[in-house]
Amino acid sequence: MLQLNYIRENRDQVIERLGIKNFKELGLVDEIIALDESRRKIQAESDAIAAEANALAKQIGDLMRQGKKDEAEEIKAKSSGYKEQTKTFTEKLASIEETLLAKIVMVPNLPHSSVPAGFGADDNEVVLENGTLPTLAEDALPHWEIASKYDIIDFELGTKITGAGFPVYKGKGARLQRALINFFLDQAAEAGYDELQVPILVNEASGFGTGQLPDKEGQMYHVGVDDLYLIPTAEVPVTNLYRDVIIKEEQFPIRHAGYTPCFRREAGSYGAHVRGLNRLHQFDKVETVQIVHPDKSYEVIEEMSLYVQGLLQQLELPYRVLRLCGGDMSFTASLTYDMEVYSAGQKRWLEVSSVSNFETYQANRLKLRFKNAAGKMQLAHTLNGSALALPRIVASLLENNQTEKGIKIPAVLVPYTGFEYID
RNA sequence: GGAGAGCUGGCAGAGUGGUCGAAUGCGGCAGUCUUGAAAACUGUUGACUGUCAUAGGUCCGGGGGUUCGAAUCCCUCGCUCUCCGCCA
Repeated sequence: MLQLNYIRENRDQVIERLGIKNFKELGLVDEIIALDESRRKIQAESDAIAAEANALAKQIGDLMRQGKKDEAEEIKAKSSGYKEQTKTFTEKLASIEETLLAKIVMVPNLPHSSVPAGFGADDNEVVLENGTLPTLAEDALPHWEIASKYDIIDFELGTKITGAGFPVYKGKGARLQRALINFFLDQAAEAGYDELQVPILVNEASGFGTGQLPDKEGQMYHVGVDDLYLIPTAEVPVTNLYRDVIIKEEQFPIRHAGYTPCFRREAGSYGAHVRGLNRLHQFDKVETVQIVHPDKSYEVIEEMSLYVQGLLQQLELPYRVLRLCGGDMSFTASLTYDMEVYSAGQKRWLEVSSVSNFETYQANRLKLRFKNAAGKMQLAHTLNGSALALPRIVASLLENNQTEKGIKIPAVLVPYTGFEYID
């Protein structure tokens, strides 16, 4: 969430920036400022009462110790009224703070100055394209047909045991999954990311910390009996490791990578664009997370983008990098690069990675801070990027690498798969 | 799942109604000594809120209660540990 004092001191700029994100409820900004003002006013009154009550209680204590019981009783009578007053103020404050929090969490992060205006996918800016688009034979197939031709992914079987969007990987298909996970983790380690293995169920506080709650409640699977959520991305458990943490400035940059399955309800998705591996309820992903000094986060997002591009180059996949427009960005990000690979069977670009800078938006919820050079507490910046999500990588590998001998595995993966062709 | 014990500052750990935001030790920071370092010694060292700055307020796992006054008493929830049971 945004910082209150920033909103207070930069009202006009906040409204202008939110406009880039096509945020409709701009009235919230003034509501928040007004609530904050009344909160502070009531807090001041409440504090004054508390100060008086404290002073009297102290006097009573002193008198009791001196054995002046009568005088103490006299003051006691005077101070009994404070209780009610304090209670009233406490309730009033709690209610204002609750409203204020409810409203401020509805305000998305402000987009960075480089973010183009726009409403959706068509308005995203193509930053660069790399690799040549493959030209396939006339009888080239989309990946879901390849998957059943070689019997490597079974969508029907997944539907039988769980439901749509939960595929079963078989034989070389399963092996390819494991190869990709290991390749991505090894690459991350080589690039200096500390590997973590984290829980894939998280509590409500963690969902709030990274911004999934309350905003995207309906997108997560919820385990009711224990009130836990299945993670939609490793970003949630990994970033929340640093919830309520004060780090030392010399710990920067903190770099983590982790593999987890990810679970998304994807309520409302349908149609050809979600066929096969294009959109799943459960998928595998290696995620990278960085916690950095605020001065460095925009350098780091470029570095993370280059890292992801390096993976795609090694996999020999044609890709492009998009700078998301205001309307297409997530709630919590201030700048996002999406990496898309070209999948020749479907003749479509598929998003395989999203690299974002959240500036202090998550850190403020997480209370993730550091003591700066001047000795003052300051919020850190958080970033993350998929490196990479498997299903669409698999889709494009299958589609782009169709040959007469079968599906050709990129050279970097062969040591991991143990085979050169899916046939 | 059953029984018991506990949750205090970065860490360890005292504190069972007022003088407690909290002893002491360790750690951190600054200094003295030293060519430098270590050791020793001295000083210093929580967060949030609030103010132009002071002042003030809040925080001893979370929430509620008793009291003029709660780290301390009561209720409740959560978590941790020990023992038993179960178990990959």
